Amino acid sequence: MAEKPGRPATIFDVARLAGVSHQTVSRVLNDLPNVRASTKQRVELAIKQLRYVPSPAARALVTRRTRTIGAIATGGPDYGPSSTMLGFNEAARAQRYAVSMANVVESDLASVREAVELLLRQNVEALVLITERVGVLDAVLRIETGIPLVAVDPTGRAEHAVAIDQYQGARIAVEHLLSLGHRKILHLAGPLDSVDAGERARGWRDVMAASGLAAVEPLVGDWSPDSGFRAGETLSAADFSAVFVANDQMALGLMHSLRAHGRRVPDEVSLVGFDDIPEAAHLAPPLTTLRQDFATLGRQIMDSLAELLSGEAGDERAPIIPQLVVRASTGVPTVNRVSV
Amino acid sequence: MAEKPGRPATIFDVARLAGVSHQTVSRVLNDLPNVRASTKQRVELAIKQLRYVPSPAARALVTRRTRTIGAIATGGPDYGPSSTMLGFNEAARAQRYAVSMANVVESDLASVREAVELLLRQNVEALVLITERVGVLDAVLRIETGIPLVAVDPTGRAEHAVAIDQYQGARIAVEHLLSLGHRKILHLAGPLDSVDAGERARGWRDVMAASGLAAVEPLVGDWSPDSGFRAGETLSAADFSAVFVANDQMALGLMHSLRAHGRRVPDEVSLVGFDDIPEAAHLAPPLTTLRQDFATLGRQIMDSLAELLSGEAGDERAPIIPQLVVRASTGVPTVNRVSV
DNA sequence: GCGTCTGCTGTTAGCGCTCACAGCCCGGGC
DNA sequence: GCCCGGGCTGTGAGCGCTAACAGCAGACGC
Repeated sequence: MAEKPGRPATIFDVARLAGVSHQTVSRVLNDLPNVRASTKQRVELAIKQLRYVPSPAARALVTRRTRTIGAIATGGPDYGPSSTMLGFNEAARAQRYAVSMANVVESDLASVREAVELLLRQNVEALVLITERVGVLDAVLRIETGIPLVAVDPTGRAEHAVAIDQYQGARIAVEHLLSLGHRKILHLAGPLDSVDAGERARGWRDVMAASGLAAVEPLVGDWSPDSGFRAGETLSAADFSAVFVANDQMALGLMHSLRAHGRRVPDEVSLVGFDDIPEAAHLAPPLTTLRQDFATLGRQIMDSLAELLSGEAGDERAPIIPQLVVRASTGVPTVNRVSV
Repeated sequence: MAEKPGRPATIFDVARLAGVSHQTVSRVLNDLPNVRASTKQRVELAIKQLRYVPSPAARALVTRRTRTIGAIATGGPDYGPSSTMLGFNEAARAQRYAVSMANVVESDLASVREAVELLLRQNVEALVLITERVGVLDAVLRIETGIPLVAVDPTGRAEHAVAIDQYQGARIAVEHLLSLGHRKILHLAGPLDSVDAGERARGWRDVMAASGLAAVEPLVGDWSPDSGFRAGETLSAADFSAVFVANDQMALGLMHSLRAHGRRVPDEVSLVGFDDIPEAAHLAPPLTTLRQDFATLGRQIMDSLAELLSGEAGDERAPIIPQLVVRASTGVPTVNRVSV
């Protein structure tokens, strides 16, 4: 209760109350050796009594370390990036790092650059970049920040990257369709400037080519259900038995369009999505898709960062492989069934 | 190019290069008056040449202002909270405030308290709380932080709150069903510890009571599509013609269950959701729901905070009213149609 | 006995800024 | 001539901490 109402206690106030020098208090604060147990106790008591909180500013000023990480994310509140950010944030907090967030919705390059600068002005010790946009990724990689950067990047552009193996996920999706007997497999891709979309399209193309199948130019959406619906509208009478859709939301929109045109899923058209959003299991029909472990991805970001900041070895982290979740939107193609 | 590779430039380096005192540099940095235009120019040139960035730590040490806001969010990557956080983050950045994020997934009280303390240790100037959990809200409100707190809170618990009017939204939803002729209207509520869920249930109950209709005990879910599905399974043969579902995801799960039991929407059962998630327009059938303007909510948080921090008057902010979006999941009840 | 080492504690000097205040110069009033 | 005031600039102190080093015991070896 010996509280001065004036202003927050400093290390000197604690020292006086505990009857030691401020340096001894500092030693207790930083858990340094060479402090007698009884002294330590007295100091800790004084700290509690005065409700002393060390000043991060003073500390940062002398140590030149802010223990803060700047996290940049682009785009809206989508399931994937949000989950990744959450996972990272929790991991960072567990290691007592503060996270300064800069979420750029309109991810034009100027805004992104500005966000980076704002973070640098805060003297963050490292940067995390969660974006799927090629342009943003390349732009941030080009900036000379002088601090470590870890990016979510399945393409290997970034020096320090973590990733979910989008390419492999796409292969698994298409191979699933192939194994059911599908041969005419379309692809509804994500936006052209998305690294994830690019990798998924590449996976689809490669599997098709390896199977000697023609891969017609993929349709392109923007991840939104609306764009999936619109893509479906252009498809009307096209000849295909399955579509590998680059994400669940577009698959939902496409489903909607197919339904509107009387093409039944999976009886006439099989659909595979990507992400396994919480909604996927309850669509009509429940969607076969690839689950991505975003939480682990987020944690990996922090792990990778911790290695960089401590200057440790840092073994390469293998990309996370998405997991196929088979539900009711995929089945044996009609032609096969008819030919029995 | 006159760059010392050693360590970052300080205000004294700039002063020397510009041929002025460090104080004049400080004046330029802070845009204070009484600096000759030509002097200012020289200083600015020196700043650019040395790539000088002022130290936030040194600044914070003497001004006692960190220009940082701590933002606490609880729960997973749901559409609503994520959007709100995004809106807030952009607004804060626009006012040159840094945002230190603490996202607590497992929102037990101990973790939340810990998150608050971590932020306080960073000397944030204010706190933002984005949670729907009664327990978390109450717990944080009780903590003596000594700094302003703005919470998302439609119940009026928090002294400084912004909100979407959940109660009013629920009334609009139920009134929509009433106007179509429904009388037996169930409610599938969100979790019991959710302020939003409570307000929505209250709105439903009040409208039912005002219309002299019996409001049977609502079903309770946890916002997830899965819980909506499970709720549907318990409903099998119950007597009702419409359900007001407390969010879109549960509505989706419920839809799934109804479909599985051959009860058609909207022919036999009308459904109204809440949120207007991007998926809502493409469900089978497209979902009637209430749209919430989360982006504006996020901006309001920052506006409210700015007032508090500047000590301005700060007029009360009226809660945002959700907007009814009528789609195909609601229609005239069967009995009425049959009775023609 | 002395020197030395080890465990603990204190003293001093900054870290890079802003604040308060002390100048300086020049124009204008008397 | 003088003084006064306002625009501009510089000087010194200090924010609250850590790093480096200095000191001061007591234990121990010889």
